[in-house]
This record gives sequence, C-alpha cells and structure tokens, in this order.
Amino acid sequence: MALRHAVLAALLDEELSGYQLVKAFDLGVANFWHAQPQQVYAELTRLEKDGLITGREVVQDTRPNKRLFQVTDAGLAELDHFAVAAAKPSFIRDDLLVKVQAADHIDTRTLVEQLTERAAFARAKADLFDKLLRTMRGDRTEEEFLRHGERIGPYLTCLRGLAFEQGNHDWCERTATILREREGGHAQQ
Amino acid sequence: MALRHAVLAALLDEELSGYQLVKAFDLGVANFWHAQPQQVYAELTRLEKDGLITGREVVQDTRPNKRLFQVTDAGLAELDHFAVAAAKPSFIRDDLLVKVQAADHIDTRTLVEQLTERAAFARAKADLFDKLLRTMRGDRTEEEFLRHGERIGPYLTCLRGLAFEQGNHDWCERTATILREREGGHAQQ
DNA sequence: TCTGATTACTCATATCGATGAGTATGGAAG
DNA sequence: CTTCCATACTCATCGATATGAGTAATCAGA
Repeated sequence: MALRHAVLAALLDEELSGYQLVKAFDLGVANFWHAQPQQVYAELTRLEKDGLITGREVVQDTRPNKRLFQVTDAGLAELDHFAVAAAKPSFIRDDLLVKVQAADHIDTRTLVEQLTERAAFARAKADLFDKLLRTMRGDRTEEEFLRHGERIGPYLTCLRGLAFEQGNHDWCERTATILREREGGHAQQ
Repeated sequence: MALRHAVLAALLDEELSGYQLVKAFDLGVANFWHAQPQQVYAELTRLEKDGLITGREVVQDTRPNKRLFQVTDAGLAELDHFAVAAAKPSFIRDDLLVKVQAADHIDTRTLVEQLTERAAFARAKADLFDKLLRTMRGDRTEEEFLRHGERIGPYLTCLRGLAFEQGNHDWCERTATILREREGGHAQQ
C-alpha cells in the first residue's frame, strides 16, 4: 500500500506529469521507492479517483498533451495518516546476494563479472546522488542546510540512498576481489 | 523467480526441514533474502515436484514428523544456470523513507519515534550478524578465513547484511536527531 | 525519407508476495 | 489442570508487482 504514499510524497514539492513521475521512479532518481511505469500510472488514476490528487490538462503544441498532478488536502491528510501507522521493516532482496551465498558451489567467473558490473552501477548512482545533494543544499554546508533548510525530506532520503549505494559498491568490490584471488590462488576446479 | 534459488542456496550446507527454513527466512538469519512461511513451504513443494530437491521423512516421537530436504544434482545445475543469468538491480523500498521524504509536510513526532525504534532494531540485527560472523570464522582472522575458508558464501552475504543494518542504524539515528532538533529549535507549527 | 529516440500514455495478463485462518501434538509454566 | 508456546505444517485469497504489447505524435540524424 506504500506506492500510493510514495507517489504523494513525490508530488509534494512540485506538480508533475505521470511521465515525469515515471522517470523519477524508474531512473533511480527516486531514492526512497521504486516502481514500474504502469504501476505509477495506475496509482495516479486511483489517487485521482479517491480525491487525493487533482490533475489538470496541459495542452502542448509540439508534444502530446499531458496532465499535471498535485496533492489535495485529502492527500495530505492521507500522508499524515500513513506516517503514524507502523512501518514494516525493510529487507534486502537481491539476486546477487543469493548467488554469492552459493559462491562455493557454482562457477564464480561470471559472478565476479556481475559483481564488478554492479559495483560500477552503484558508483554511478552514488555520484548522481552526490550531485543531487549538492544541488539541494546550494552553497550552504550540510549541517547548515539540515538545521535551517525549509525542505529537507528529499535531502535526508537521498543521504540514505547515497550510503546504500556506497555500501553496495564497497561490498561488491571487496567480494569480487576475494573471489578472484581464491580462484587464481589455489586454482580449485 | 529468485525465491526458489534462495531456498536452494540455503539448503546447500545442510539438510533442513521446511520449518527450519522458515525460521531462517523469517527471523532475519537469512541475510540475503526474505520470505513468508507460506511462500517457503509452497516453494519447497514446487522444488520437489521439479526434482531440484529431495525430501525424506523423519519420524519423531516427541514432535510431529518432519521432512528434511537436500539439493539434487538437478538443483545444483539450476543454481549454476541462475548464476550466469543477469541479476536485477536491487532497490531500496522502505516505508520509513517515504515518511522521511514527506517529513516537512507531516507531523514528525511519531516519525522520530519510529526512527529510533528502527535504529534499535537495526542495531540488534547488526549484533546478531556480528555474532554469526564470529561463529563462522572461528578463531581465524577475517582475512585468513576469507582467503582459505572452505565455505565463505554465507560469510560474504552476512557481511553485506551487517553493513546494511549498520547503515540503517546510523541513518536512522542521525535523521531522528536532526528532526528532533528542528522541532525543538524553531518550534514550527 | 526512413529509422530510431523521446514524449505521453493504456490495456491485459501472469507471477510474486502478504495475510489470515486452521490443524495437530507435546511440553513447560502458572 | 489449563493455558500458552513451540514444532510442523496446509489452504485460501487478495493485493502488489512485473512483463509484454500497443497507440500516437514529434523531432533528430543517416
């Protein structure tokens, strides 16, 4: 049930079209949730039907028309309601971890490749988050911004995203190195 | 499709009953995947039907009988096949992050409570992972164990779990502190 | 001018995952 | 002596998520 609240949270700052939201959710800018395009569109339809957001048609000459959505008071109330409800604990669920768990029983060559690939991906995402953070805080220091900034929610979630991707990167690099050395070292199998 | 491979990976070291597996998946010992009891049982049924695991009945006097499962050669082949296939990137999906994203628009008191609660939970899990790691490596140093240990897969995934929970803990603590200070400071609202 | 990328979406279906309830036995704790 | 907890599962159902295909327009590049 949290996708709807993620959408509401994403719409708090600015009116967005479904397409823009999809971009935010799909292309990793959403550091606090992830969803498929179809999910986002379906959720927008439901949210509007329930009166939690309102859409207005924007006619465009050069592009297909689009609908911009903004959160209603009912939507804000819904977010408030969501915020006081118990949050489920978050779990890691990752194909790569499953593969590493089985590392002693399977061929590790492709696994090492996948780990280095993932490390590079994580690094790219971390860089992106870092840039986002700089943009958000402007010329203020982080401490300054977090103390007195007027909109710190996205900054805080972005910090988590950055730490997560850095953790991903470091672990992937280290794991790849270890597996590579073992493979080369005593040339088992 | 990865639950089945997670189950296979979990059964690599030892024969386990469905109930034991459920414990491993449900109670956080599974640092590489998470699943509900009913999912695990259903998957075991499917895996046995597909010949990837075999179960043997163990009659018990004092307890209900149980079935212990072990991975077959076909199961190992399936794991190999899984390992070379592309892994989907992993995303964070967390109610708490959604709430923090909306932090500037909602009441933060209960949010701060939830953050400190989560921090404590993460700390407990991190401690548990730390103990698991010590048990696995015995009296060897980590470097030693990772270089020459015979079964390092679970150790490596546990390392990721530990880092993840430490990251969770640190972020929750810091975020809670920041929100608390802002609330107290310029007493907005 | 044909191709492919980008904007802006919709529909249908399948699989995955979560939730609640239910069954049966034995041992420990009050 | 009764209630609760642990073992060891099964069945049913619902919502969430993923996948694949399809529409329709504009613009840039080969």
